[in-house]
Amino acid sequence: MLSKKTKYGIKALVHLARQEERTPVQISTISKAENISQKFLESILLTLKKNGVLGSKKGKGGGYYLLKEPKDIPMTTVMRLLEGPIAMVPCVSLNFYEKCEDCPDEKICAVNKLMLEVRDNTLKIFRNTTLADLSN
Amino acid sequence: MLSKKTKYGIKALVHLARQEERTPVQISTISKAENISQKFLESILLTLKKNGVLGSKKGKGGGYYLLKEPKDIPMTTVMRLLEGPIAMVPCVSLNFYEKCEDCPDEKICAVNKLMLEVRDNTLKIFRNTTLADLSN
DNA sequence: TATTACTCTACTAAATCTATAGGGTAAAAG
DNA sequence: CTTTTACCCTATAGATTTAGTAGAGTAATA
Repeated sequence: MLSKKTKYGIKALVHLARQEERTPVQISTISKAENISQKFLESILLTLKKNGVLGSKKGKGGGYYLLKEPKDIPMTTVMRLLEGPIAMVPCVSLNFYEKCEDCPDEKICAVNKLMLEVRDNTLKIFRNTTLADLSN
Repeated sequence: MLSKKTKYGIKALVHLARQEERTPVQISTISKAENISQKFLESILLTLKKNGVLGSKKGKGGGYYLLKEPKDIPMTTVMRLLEGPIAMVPCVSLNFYEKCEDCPDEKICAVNKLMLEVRDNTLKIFRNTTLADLSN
């Protein structure tokens, strides 16, 4: 299941990408437009900012804005920041690899085999889909 | 994340598929071989039985066995029974569809668009992968 | 200098996961 | 008829995650 955090994050990013100009947009504006709890959205935008996806401006006329062009923001970045690993099992994760305790040998493991294929395909989609693709 | 329930279920099914003969295998045997808590495994095999994947035999020489050939058991069946929806979001689920409360129009929704593509790809893999494929 | 908006910490209510523990019942084989 | 094993049910519980809420603090801009 996709968490609401990620869902809201994507919606907010798309909202920003759909802006004509790259002027800052207030949290409250996005929150109302996308039906997201303002405080929750605040924490989401903050992690996106800390990780170089968004910039922010304080004071009057402040808000959040994209730091890169939508076409240069792949969904892998967004998913990893908000949702965490893309793989369904840690033993097939690229960025969050962990060995299974219960599994004697990954090369023989059926679950590993299956989930590796799923990860490869999902990763391909996230890599090839940018914020620009979702904003049309 | 894949739940342990599903993970254990797949491992147990593969264990059964790898048997030379289709004679019943005891829960305790599978539990030991695959490092799975016996009671937990019991409940997993029970749901697989209730849904037509496994058969069981009581008493001495009893246990669980596959009701179909491994090549006739696609992973879609197993995933849906144990893990639930294959889609990451209910609004793109085939078997567990639900409308999002916060979303005014699915056709415009970026999350919907992205997750629909992911679901299509994942589904294709699960449909084309059978228990036989995992048992080699 | 007042307003607006971002920053940060802490807390919480509810749900889900992953079991564990233990009871009893039913069927099949020897 | 006795043993074995599956079936079925309830209750408990620690850990983690989710989806927020509350409130105080800080910084920039008009």
